[in-house]
Amino acid sequence: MVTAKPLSMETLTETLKILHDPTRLLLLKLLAEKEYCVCELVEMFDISQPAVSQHLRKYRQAGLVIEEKRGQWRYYRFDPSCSQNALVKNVLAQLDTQDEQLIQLRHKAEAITCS
Amino acid sequence: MVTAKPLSMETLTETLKILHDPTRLLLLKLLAEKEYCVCELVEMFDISQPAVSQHLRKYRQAGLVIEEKRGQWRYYRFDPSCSQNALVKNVLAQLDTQDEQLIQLRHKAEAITCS
DNA sequence: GCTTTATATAACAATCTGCTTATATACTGA
DNA sequence: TCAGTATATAAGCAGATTGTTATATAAAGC
Repeated sequence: MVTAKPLSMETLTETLKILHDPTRLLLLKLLAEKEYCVCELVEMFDISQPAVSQHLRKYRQAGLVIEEKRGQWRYYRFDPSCSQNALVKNVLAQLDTQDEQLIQLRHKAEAITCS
Repeated sequence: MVTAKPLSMETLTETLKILHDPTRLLLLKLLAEKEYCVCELVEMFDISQPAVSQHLRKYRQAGLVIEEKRGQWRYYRFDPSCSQNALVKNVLAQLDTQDEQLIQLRHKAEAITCS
């Protein structure tokens, strides 16, 4: 994989800080695959709605995700045009795509429709 | 860069947790370039000797560095055979090799000889 | 306008992190 | 064997992190 423009120490460490949380890393792996509505994520993860919202806020503030409001729902997805794209892609690529937790989460997602 | 065997969620998040600290990231970038003696690192960084020692311990426990005792000194270097090698290399590659802080640290190192 | 649903923010508690100082350990050379 | 140097570990503290519950905001539909 080709490395993009180097990141500043600050951007790099800030991004790593955001990625190091297990819940948040799973979240981003999913958001890099397809977009999800907040209410879907809340149902998929075993944490409260505010907790999900706060994780998403961190990603938003770091410029890693795109938020799109549609009706009363908000959809999030990874933003491949962010400056940290190469880093994030590399990090996510280290994870086993067939990781048990990931499979379970994707499976849970299938059973959910934001009403 | 070819991606190696995938890492477990735990190994990946533990490794990211270790890398996210600015001091520690600089430290590893240096240790990936060449080996350093602890006393050199203590002189180079503006933190106490125990602080350096504790950072190195984290890397040791994560299996990221090799420690070699020679006389009364201990030398550390990055271990390219560690399971996280691909991840670490990718992360370090995001950093500007000509980063001001890095240049200064390398420069400081030249002026030091562990007596 | 009121109620319901979706989401964000605020306030707070528990835990974790990274530093410091103090102390222990270990090697070296007189 | 003792003093000096190099390094590790322990204890403690301040600030950061991540969850919780409570509350605010905003859109949708009656």
